[in-house]
Amino acid sequence: MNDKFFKLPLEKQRRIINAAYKVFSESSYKKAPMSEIADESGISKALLFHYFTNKKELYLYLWANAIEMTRKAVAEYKTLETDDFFEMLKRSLLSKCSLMREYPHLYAFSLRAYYETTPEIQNSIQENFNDVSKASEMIVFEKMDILKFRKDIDIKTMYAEIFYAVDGYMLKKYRSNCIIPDEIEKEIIVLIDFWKKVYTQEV
Amino acid sequence: MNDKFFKLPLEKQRRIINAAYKVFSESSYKKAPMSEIADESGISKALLFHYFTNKKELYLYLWANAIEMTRKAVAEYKTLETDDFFEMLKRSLLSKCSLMREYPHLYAFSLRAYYETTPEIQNSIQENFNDVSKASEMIVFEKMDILKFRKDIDIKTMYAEIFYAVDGYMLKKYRSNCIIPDEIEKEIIVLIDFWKKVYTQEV
DNA sequence: CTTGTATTAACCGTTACGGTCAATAGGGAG
DNA sequence: CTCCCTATTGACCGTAACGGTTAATACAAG
Repeated sequence: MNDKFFKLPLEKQRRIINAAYKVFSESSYKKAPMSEIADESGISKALLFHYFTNKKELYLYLWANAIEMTRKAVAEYKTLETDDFFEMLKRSLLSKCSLMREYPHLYAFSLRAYYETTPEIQNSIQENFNDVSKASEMIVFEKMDILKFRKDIDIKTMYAEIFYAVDGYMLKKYRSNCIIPDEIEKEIIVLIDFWKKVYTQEV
Repeated sequence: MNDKFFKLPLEKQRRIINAAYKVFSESSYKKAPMSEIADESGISKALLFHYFTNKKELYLYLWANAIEMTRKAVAEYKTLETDDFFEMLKRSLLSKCSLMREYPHLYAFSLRAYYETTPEIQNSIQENFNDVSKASEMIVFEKMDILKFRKDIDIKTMYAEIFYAVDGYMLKKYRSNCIIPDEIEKEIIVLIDFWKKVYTQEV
């Protein structure tokens, strides 16, 4: 990895990274061509290889970058500094929307990278991510105030269901190729308000 | 398309079709290789081309087949012969699980095919499917008994949310490569019962 | 053995790939 | 303008993969 990449204008760095996120989110590692990334970011393939020694390095950089950016965004939105589950959820998803403004395909990339099967890539990825997501799930379950929920529902099922829905929603957005953060933000808020109404105990 | 394909033992037909569903569900049309389909089904590439004139023909056959099989399964389960929305949902999803026993990757293929962007393929696909799914959604909304729902929720949002969750759930199953119909059936039923409890009006 | 069919290994021309390198473009200093 | 340095690229390399074909084989039935 060439340090000169970081001396590029941020705008250009972003263009390259986004192109890479896009291409790697649409195909598996093996079938995602470097040339397409170069084209998409408007630079030559040779220059891309000038910044990143090889495909694997670029991919792993993207992964590390995605993890770090996500962590940062979640922290900035003070996601875990509340005991209201739906507030947590809202902060978490809004933080991801804000990230989406700068890196539209980061979410789709992360979703796919975790299940990447190419051996040389797989090893470098799954362990740490699994740890992180399990850990944060535990924190969520510890922090949140259970009393606010309807008593007759299973919270684990609710939790799983909500995350299935979020993934399903995002999948649809990506597949139909319409990533408009403002729109997504609105629709996500509608969903969260819906969930809150449905799952919260009426008093 | 060679008629001899249909004279093959059903078991062998199924093996070939399933291999094709699998490969086409994992990559875009353009990046899904015929050789992989041949390997996966245990026949030679030459034989595969003996049955199907070319890649496009195979793909379009798979699409037509998926539509037809799904339609049949949904009808067999009498999906629309009730006015209880959750019963409809259950029958619809159980019919898809039963289909999954014979064609594990048909669901994933359908999910992807609809968003296929290759021009020569795209045209032949989207129109009719969109019509069908819109039409069946309309039937569902006309048939179902609205009085059973909680009055304070928006039914369109609920409907969308449920389908996001189903897709998100299936996505996860496919990505983690664990398509076990029995297990999926159980988990789907848990989800549906959960939804029924949550969204139904208490009397 | 003969005949017809199911099946394939080997092949073809083309394209796409990851990665390299020598050459160029461009801008600032003198 | 010249010199120099860096950013950038077109052209290239060897290899592998692709869709599709064909001539040859395996095999079963008579």
